[in-house]
Amino acid sequence: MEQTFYDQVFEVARLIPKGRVTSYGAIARSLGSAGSARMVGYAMNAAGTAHPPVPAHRVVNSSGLLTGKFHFTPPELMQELLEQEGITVKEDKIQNFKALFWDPLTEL
DNA sequence: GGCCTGACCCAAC
DNA sequence: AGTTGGGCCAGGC
Repeated sequence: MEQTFYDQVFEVARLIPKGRVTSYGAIARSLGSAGSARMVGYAMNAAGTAHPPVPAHRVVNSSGLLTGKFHFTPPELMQELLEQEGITVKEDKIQNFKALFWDPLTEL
């Protein structure tokens, strides 16, 4: 079972605790592929087709901005899911992002 | 087998 | 302090 970079990203994304968020770069670094943050986001592109489903809504950019919200269906779903977990989102930005930030390198 | 794309990040101006 | 540009890796056609 050679799990590709995508699968590794999915695993880490699934490990994100409820009510917490992480960044693409953090996941990329945790996988040892620092610098390929783009790949992480691209991998999330298949998150909707991944099994089990990946909580991509818990993954944002380093600024706490919901960059990929436009890729959700509907786009507002991402913010809705985050709010459901107790996360405050305003203007597509996670409030208190630093406190809610979950670093796979530190927490894992 | 080669070229293009992509939900990003960081450094420099 | 805000904006611009380049770099990075892997998948798809």
